[in-house]
Amino acid sequence: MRTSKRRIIFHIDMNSFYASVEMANNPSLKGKPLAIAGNVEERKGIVITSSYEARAKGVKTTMPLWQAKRLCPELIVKPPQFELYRNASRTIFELLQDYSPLVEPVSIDEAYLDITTALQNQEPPIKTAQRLQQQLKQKLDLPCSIGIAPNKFLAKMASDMKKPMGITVLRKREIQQTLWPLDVGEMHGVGSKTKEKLNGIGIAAIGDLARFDRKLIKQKMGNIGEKLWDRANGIDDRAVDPEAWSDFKSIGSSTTLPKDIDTEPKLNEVLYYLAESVSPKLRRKKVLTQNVQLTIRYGNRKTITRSRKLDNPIQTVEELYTAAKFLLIAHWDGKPVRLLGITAMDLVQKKAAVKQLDLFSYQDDTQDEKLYNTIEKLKDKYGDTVIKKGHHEN
DNA sequence: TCTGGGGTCCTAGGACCC
DNA sequence: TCTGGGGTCCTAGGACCC
Repeated sequence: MRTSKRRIIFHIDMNSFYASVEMANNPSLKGKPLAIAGNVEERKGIVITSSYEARAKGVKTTMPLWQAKRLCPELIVKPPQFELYRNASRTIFELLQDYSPLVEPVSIDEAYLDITTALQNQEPPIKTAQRLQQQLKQKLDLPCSIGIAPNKFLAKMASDMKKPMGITVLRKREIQQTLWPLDVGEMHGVGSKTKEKLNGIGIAAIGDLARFDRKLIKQKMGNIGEKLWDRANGIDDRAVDPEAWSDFKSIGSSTTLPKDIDTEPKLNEVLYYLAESVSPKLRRKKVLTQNVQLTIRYGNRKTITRSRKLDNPIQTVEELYTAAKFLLIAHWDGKPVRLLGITAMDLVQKKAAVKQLDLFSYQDDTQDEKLYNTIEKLKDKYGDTVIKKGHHEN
């Protein structure tokens, strides 16, 4: 759905969400430097989120914990409690529904809200935003920033401008003043690689991009360049889509191992554990997968993905494990592994899947045969030993 | 002393078909 | 004699976001 009608879009961004939820849950943490981080002993000790008090000392997301503690020795560190955050998130989105049915959650702590029609000129948008912000603070004890703009991109940029507990209105006629002076790397959608590229053609600020020749930027940067040019000029007609959240594309699970592993039986154990994690997620969402992807990150951090389309949709632990194991046998080069992951892609609704299963069940043999042929080829390539290791548990 | 885990979207090349 | 072009599917990788 596209619209040329003038719209009023909110972007709601919860401030340091995980840390704030912890504080709401345990008020004695308030006002203290707090970091949510994984286990150092298991090499997962990096900062996931930190409170503003910690940020003031230079603590940043993805920073190794030892580094964070060096910057902020009094840092309080808590392991993540994702159930807690998910519950808070659910409550927030429910509350947003009261303001407009057009709520599009974009992550656990962020949402777009189209309040164009919901507002009906009853009150100025900024008043609505203030009510919303106050309600989230009072009911859940959680701070947020809100951006108000005529489209998603500008609303997103606006919510970033005042933190925590800010409300920012960004009108299109104001972008030269407020948006264009910002570094182009601040743009949503511009990461380090794109920033480098843009800098390389003389674009440093968002305004430089906005004033660049549109044809030329397409020539130099491809489609992404054109899209960014539009955004920089305040053009973005993407609709707020409440359904976007429900049609997810993939479900996965991965883990960085406490130590690098270089034996196949141990890797298989990890795969089984991952399959046990992915399978219930599929079941809960009532979907099956027709394409399983294995992720291997080696000790040197080189990461590869290998996937295979399946003839029949699958869901159980054993099925996922088997599919992942074959991918491992086929593609693991024997070097130490740092991380393993299984991702279920090409998801199909269970109802549709059952129909397909009936239709194609005769292909069961074909699939087994294909796997058998793969193994034979691998034997030719690597000899017997690699293959035998893969069957240790049979 | 480094760098998690959950995702989305886009691109590009090769296979295959007409 | 030796050469086409379009479309779709599949796989792998990269960039980005929270």
